[in-house]
Amino acid sequence: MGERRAQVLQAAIELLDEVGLDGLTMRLLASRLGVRAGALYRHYASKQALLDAMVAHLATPPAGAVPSPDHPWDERLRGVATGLREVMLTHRDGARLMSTFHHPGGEAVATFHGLVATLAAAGAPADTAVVAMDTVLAYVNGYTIEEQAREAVTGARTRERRDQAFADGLELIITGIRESLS
Amino acid sequence: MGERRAQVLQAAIELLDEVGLDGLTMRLLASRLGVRAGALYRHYASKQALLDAMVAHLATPPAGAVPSPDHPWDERLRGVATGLREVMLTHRDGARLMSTFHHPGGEAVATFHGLVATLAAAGAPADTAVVAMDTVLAYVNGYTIEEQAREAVTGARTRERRDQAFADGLELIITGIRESLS
DNA sequence: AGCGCACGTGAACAACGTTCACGTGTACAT
DNA sequence: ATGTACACGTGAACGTTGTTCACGTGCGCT
Repeated sequence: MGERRAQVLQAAIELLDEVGLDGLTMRLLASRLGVRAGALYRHYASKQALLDAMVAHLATPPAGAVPSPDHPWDERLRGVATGLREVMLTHRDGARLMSTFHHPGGEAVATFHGLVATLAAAGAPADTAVVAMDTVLAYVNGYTIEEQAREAVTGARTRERRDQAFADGLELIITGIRESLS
Repeated sequence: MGERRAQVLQAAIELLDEVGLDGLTMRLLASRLGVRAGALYRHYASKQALLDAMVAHLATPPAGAVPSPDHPWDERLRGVATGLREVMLTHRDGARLMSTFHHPGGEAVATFHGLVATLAAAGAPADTAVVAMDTVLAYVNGYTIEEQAREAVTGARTRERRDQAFADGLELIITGIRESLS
């Protein structure tokens, strides 16, 4: 049933990478599908709903990427953080798209709780673990949003340098967390 | 000369607090000033230019608030971080407004370099100081954007709890920085 | 009196999201 | 074969947005 629906979603994501979030208009998306704008509303009740679906689709696939099992907590934290940034960077305006909505999907909530549990097992009080996770996530979001906002204006720093700067800041936070476990 | 210009800016800021960033339309702003929409373009070349001016005006006034002189670096960092968050929170959609543009004004650059210098004086290698500042700023931006995004949907946590969570995360980062100074 | 300038009007334009009455075609049950 | 249901699409419209432009108006200066 929802086959056309999936095609619309995929076309929307491709179009996002081509024209950016501001250029993503219902009429343009429709013409890409060989269709008039009104037809899209058979599949998504509003543009907002379409964007939500895009967020959900882009945010879910980190299935096997994150080292989940018994790796040490800091390694897992690094995996989650870089993975999240990766997801945002692989699509144009990805950070803006994600941050605008953010009623977190079930998958994300699960990994969040998993991380908190791992931190607690490593000897953190429950509330410290939550603070640590929130801090890391805020850092990743803030860093990536700014990164992509600059990217649109000027291609200042190379990707390698940005990766390094991101990793350095993340390490700073991890050090702080480690110190708080004593 | 730019007297009317200043009135337009102030009216825009007031209107932002009333109707939010999405509700801030040129026609509504004009009617608030007893004028038609076209007249606004005598003072600002575009809505984008108006928004830029709002960002500049809201971001500059942290004049005497930050403890600049010879306080220890961690205290100054706390001052800058909480001050920045404060600026964003005192206006509706403040974080979204700031993060969308962010070609940093001269004032902000100055305090940034001042902080980096203080960190360096406290025994940090130059690049470590820059990383520390970037990390803190990314954290503040990320935290506040998410905070205000949630606020629009549901008034979950009280202001006190959010202040506490923000301070806890900040302290985590400061601990990490302190540890890197050895 | 006359020039200039700051300011505002009003009507229009293109583009946007969205709606709605109306057509298709295909598939399935009778 | 006929009829009915449904998924899908049309085309025209509506209201709202940012923006432009030819044209007024009034105040201050010389």
